[in-house]
Amino acid sequence: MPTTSPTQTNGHLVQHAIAVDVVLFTIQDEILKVLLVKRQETPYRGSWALPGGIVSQEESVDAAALRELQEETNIGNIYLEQLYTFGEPNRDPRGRVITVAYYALVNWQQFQLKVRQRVSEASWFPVKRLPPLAFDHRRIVDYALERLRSKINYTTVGFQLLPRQFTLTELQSSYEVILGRRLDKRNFRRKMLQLGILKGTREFQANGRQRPARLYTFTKPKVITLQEKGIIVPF
Amino acid sequence: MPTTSPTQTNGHLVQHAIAVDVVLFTIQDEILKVLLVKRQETPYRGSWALPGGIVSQEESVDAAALRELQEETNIGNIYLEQLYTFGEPNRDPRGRVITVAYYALVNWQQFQLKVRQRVSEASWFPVKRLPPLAFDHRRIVDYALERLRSKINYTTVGFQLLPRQFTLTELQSSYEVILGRRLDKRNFRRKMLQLGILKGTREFQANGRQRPARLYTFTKPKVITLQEKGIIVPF
DNA sequence: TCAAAAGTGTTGTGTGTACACCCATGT
DNA sequence: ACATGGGTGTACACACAACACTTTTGA
Repeated sequence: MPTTSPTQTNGHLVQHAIAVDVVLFTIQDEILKVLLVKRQETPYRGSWALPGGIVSQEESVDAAALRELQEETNIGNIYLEQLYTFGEPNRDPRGRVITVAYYALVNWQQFQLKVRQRVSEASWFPVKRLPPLAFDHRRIVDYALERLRSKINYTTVGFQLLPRQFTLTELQSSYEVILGRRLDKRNFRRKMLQLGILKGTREFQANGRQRPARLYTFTKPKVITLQEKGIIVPF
Repeated sequence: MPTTSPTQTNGHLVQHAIAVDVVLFTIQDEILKVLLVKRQETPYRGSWALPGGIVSQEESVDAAALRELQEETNIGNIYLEQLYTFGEPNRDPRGRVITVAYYALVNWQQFQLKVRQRVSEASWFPVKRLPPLAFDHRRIVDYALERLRSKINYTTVGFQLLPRQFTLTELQSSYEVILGRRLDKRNFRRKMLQLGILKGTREFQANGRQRPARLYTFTKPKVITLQEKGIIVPF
């Protein structure tokens, strides 16, 4: 910390606690779920809350979010995007805490839950059936879901919820689960394939006693924004 | 301030200075401009910077942005939207300052510049010809412009740059200035009128020696998001 | 042979886009 | 009368949306 106070207003040093909170989404059994942790400390002791914590002195806010996320999961390289900053003075009964909210997407298969020592419990909840949440976390989840639903229409964030190889049916299912409505199979497939971002492999997935489905991979290294005629799901 | 420290990590109280910075846009003479102030204090003394300041103890972050904005202008009720939070540890050479950036839109006609005492100078600059800016403010302006260009496509934010009554040519011009490209007059007018958010008045604006243009008003009380087929300017 | 999901085309409708001329006014 | 910007309609291409049947496999 610098010896001279970095910022002043009316001669008073004004500083705030900054937190990050992460809305981590996954899809399990065709249900969109959010990771919550049970609080061990007051306030809201025993309530479910978003994983998160305080931004330390030397790290960037993004780095803090990434650190919190990796303390809850074992996976590196998770898609993480800043959502909004909530700065109402009374959102935390302990005093002023400004929180920078993020959302993140992880695919269930590669996810490994790592129980943290300072967190008694962590568990996935369907977004449609959340328990009462601490602070204003319910509002943050709602906002994250709105953002996710919006961005799935014109970017490839949705692919973050799938494993490296996936069938078109799985892909469509992930879109349906996020958007909360059914999509037409033929239209969806045609649109996806003509975007030129999928590559069909020579492998198939045998799911039971029906015809095996071709596996595809995503050809782009990361999440991209689709321009011009590249909107995935029309409004 | 509570007597117990609101937040702790590893036993250390961790607090940060929080600033707000506002990218205030207007359109003057068919040029998109941004309000900048000349810094009176170190660091970057004498450089141009975004209007902004420190969030005080009791106000919300949004309220701080609104306050800064109203210190620079005389207008209440300005459209203001949170943009992004920049939290790199070294973005301010004085020490750690996290900034929550906003953008705002004001129409030039009703704007009155109020010279602040603590700011020596404030001036409008075309976004295409900005001077060197303090801190990472150039990046913030770029981000704000990107957001504005994006949101003009599916919301009615663009109307905030116009007076209460305006001609369709003025409306089209504001879109062209923001998007940086010409639009087809007939297509633009048809699309705007069929959205059902404009009401033609019986007044006309005589602009010189040509046919007077009909004045329109915006029928919605505030900025709205257009859904379904309501995209203003197609991608 | 049956059940279950994979996979595949066509058609109608609506929207985006390109494009050129007359109108109303002031000088 | 002329210069200036205001105001209007049509035709084509393409994307979206709706819709049903055949294929492949395991049981």
